[in-house]
Amino acid sequence: MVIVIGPQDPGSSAQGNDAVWRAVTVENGVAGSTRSFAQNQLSDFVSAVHRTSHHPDRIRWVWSSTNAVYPSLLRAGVSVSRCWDLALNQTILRNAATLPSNQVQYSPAVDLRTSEPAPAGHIPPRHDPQQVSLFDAPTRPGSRAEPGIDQLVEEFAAQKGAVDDSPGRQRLTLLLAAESQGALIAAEMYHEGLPWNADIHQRILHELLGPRPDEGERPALMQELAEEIGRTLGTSRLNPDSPQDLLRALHSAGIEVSSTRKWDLMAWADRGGSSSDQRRAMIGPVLRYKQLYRLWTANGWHWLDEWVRDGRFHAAYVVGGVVTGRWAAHGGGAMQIPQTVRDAVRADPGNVLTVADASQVEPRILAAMSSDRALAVAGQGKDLYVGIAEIGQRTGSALKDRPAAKVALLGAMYGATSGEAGSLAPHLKRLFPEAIGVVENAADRGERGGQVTTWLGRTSPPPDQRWFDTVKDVSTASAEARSNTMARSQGRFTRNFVVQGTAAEWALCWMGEIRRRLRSGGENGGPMSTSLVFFVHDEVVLHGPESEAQVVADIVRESAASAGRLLFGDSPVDFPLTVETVDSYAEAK
DNA sequence: TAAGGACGCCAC
DNA sequence: AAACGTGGCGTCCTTA
Repeated sequence: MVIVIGPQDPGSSAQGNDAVWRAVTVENGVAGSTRSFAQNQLSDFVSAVHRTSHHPDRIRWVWSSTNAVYPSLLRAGVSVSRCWDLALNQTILRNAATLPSNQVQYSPAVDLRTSEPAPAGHIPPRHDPQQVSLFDAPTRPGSRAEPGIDQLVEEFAAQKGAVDDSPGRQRLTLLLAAESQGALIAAEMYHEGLPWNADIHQRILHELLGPRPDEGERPALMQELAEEIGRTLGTSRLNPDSPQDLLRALHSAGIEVSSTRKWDLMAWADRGGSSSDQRRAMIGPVLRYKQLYRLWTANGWHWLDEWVRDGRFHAAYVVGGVVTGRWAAHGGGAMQIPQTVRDAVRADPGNVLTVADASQVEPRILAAMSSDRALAVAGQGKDLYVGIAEIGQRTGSALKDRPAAKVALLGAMYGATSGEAGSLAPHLKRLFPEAIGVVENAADRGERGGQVTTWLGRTSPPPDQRWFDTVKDVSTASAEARSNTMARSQGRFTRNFVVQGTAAEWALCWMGEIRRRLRSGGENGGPMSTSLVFFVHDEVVLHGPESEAQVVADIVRESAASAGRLLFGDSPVDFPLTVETVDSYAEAK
């Protein structure tokens, strides 16, 4: 059963909390019964429908945007099993329709584009969630009128029709369902939050930086380092925060680097023969300073004040925020929590964290989508890179150890042409022609300005007119060089798009399956107490009672296999995980 | 003085 | 050593 909900009348966000909303049941594409309720009665309405339904889990709630509706339901303690996020699905369909070979005919009934992608949860952490009403979210600053229920019903029909009439309907349907499910998960993870122990975080900061400094002051241990650097380089009152000043000081000390980058400095230190110890001593304090500077500015006391509330870090995910379909996150650097502070992520007493990491997902995805049997077999029951190295040794190929196999395979997916990855590329192609064929094909298309699609049908955006203009211009040698650079760059993008995007689809299905099982894995088919609390591309973190940990580990593993089957049928590709039950995130490697 | 680019580093 | 994909973000620094 499908139920579309939305405001009775189109209007702006000015409508009050008592605005009239309607719920329209849609059966076989036909709008049926209609019920009305006040917007502030939304959660009551949804739970009443759930109570009176024989199969509440089979209801698909259709709404303009999960971000605009679902957080208030969660705050009222109401969750739903399935939804259809019209805004997210519109984005996918619009893109799909730009590529004729997809044969997707889609004209939106209403424009649901937002000028900015809206983070899940949408509540700035400084504010009290209870005081935020439904539509004061940063959802559509474009001041477009909020669509009314009739438009939403029409739009749903337009989307459903576009999918059903397309040759790729099965996969596309799965993609839209997975994307929408992702929106639910993102909102739920935002709501729940990642358990974050501020005391431990502060201990880490104190140990590495010293006591919290006054506003505008440098932490004590950084200050000491700054002075030491000044002495070592012979530049008094040097400000290491300024790359310009630092580079000047390095040069005046005879350190010939072209930038102040970590790698540049390390390379300089390792260049020298006999004096390399001396060189390391010179740049050592600089490197340490940079490390501390990063911790202080990115995940220091300010970050803690800003982002951790009541022992939780609420990551605001942006579903589909990356062109490839990966999620992005807005605020707090949620997807770049550095190793140095991960020890602050701690399970509540009596609970544990389950950290699950999918091993070598992207190459495995490539194996599955290319039906490359050799690559699939290489990863069966073992680390895929190790498997490749074993084949390499047997066949006398240059891919003779794990590091070589890894660099070669990543290089193939990123489009590396030079260095070790570049020189290993032909060897890889000889062993796995089908897999390499898929990425080369995607790159070829991209270089010519064409578009590519993921396994489920997410379509890459076409390059803009400026790109075509630049690529066409080969009038001079430098123009031709520019043309080649642009073309190759686009080729690397489309090359990576198919793999990264399909991996994102696998991850969506993986999480969706985990969620589905958690919701019914408890007593009498009820929900378990464990929930998903964190996600980064190919890794999930769950938090819940220790007593559930064993079952949760099984669920996470089975869901990975299930996601593989959902996408690729009975493909021989394995999707193994590293699953660890821990008290601290830092314990999970 | 605000905006935006450059830089550099973090994550996968 | 760099070059080889997708991002976020804080700071410095230049420009309007």
